[in-house]
Amino acid sequence: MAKKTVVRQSLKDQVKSILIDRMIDGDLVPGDRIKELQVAKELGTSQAPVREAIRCLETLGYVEHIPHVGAMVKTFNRKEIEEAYQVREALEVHATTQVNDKLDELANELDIHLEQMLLATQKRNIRIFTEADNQFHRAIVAYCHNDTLLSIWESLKMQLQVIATLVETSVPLDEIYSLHPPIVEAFKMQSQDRASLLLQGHYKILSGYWKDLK
Amino acid sequence: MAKKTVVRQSLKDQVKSILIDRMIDGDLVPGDRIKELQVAKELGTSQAPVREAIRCLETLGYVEHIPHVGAMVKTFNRKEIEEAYQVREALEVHATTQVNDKLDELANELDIHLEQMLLATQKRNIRIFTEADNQFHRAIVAYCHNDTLLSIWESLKMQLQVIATLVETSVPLDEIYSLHPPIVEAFKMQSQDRASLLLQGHYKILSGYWKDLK
DNA sequence: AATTCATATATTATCGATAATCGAAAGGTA
DNA sequence: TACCTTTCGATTATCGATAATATATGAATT
Repeated sequence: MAKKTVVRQSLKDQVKSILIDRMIDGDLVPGDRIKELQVAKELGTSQAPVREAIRCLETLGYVEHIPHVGAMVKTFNRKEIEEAYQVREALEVHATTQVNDKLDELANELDIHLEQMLLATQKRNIRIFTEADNQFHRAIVAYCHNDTLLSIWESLKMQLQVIATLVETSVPLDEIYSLHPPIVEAFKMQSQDRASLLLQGHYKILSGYWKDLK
Repeated sequence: MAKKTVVRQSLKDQVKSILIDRMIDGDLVPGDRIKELQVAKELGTSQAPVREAIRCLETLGYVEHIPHVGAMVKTFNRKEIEEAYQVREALEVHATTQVNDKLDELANELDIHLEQMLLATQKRNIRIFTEADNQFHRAIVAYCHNDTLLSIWESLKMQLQVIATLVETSVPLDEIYSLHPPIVEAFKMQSQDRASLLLQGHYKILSGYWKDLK
């Protein structure tokens, strides 16, 4: 029996979802302006809920807002992306060193994501690859059971943008893929230190990719 | 000639500042409700700016908000505080390993904060001590020049709460102080690895304090 | 006594309208 | 032409009022 609940979602939340969907679908791309009254008119609401939704997207880092001027879909520059990856590295390395119990349970989950990544590599499907890659790294973070850490990690998900970046830079998927299996192996050997080092190497190589092309 | 600019701050921002001040001053303590219309009346504005300010404080983690019910000043439980410190550790350790140039410039700045901490220790002034301690750690993060990292670190500032926690647990200031000078020494010796290890030790000891009392 | 239901009250959520502000375009002056 | 000022249109920021919702209160029912 499917658990169905009545739709009781604030207008703000609905507007937010709709705007996010538009970004995912590419109807809203970085640089596009989001005008409060225009969106309100389109969706049949007043300005207030739209305003709140935009403010929310702003704190999520999806849009940029200038007082008295307006909001636009955020464009990440190289520096910001590099910085975000640095933070991801810091968080993931820390998580790796903290995970103590259930190392093989983690390894098993990672194996699943690994498989997805491999499949995506063969199919040259960047979207699926990115998704699997995200889940791989998220699993590591999740397994140290620190909700604060996890939510901060998730706040860095610039997946939307990252997809574009990967495409743009044409980083070879198989090379990225190959960075991951050793990490899983390290976990299987109960060697967090090794896993941690491999993770750092992973990010070092990654950052090498876009250093090259500019 | 003092550079004076006209006060051109949105009502939202003013309300936000006022509410934060109230928290710092202890007029608003964890658990207190914040009612939109009440605050609006007190400050002579309408509901809208207050609402936005509260939403902002919510994303900053200062208040908790339940739909259709209201907002209250957030109460951090032990778990959340421990988690936040874990993240701080991760970020600071990473920053430490990244700082490369101007290691002695950093060390000099740290020395200044060290002095403040020592003074506060002698005067038994927890407030000043906490402030200096924060600046010490902030400096380390700031010196790796990663704005994203820094802003995330700052988002973890639970100073308000931490002061209360320190008082509550009666952690001896001089013991906490003593954890810091070796870190500065390590930086002076150009040894980030050592500094990094000392930092980790610092946090290990800190977490030991509240593990003891519960 | 416990449970359900209806009502009342307090508060947020949303609305429509107005004020404040910004940026671009138009006009004037050297 | 270059620069400064003014005007105007577009958009956000704020307002006051109303609708929607959740919790508390108390009566009715078993």
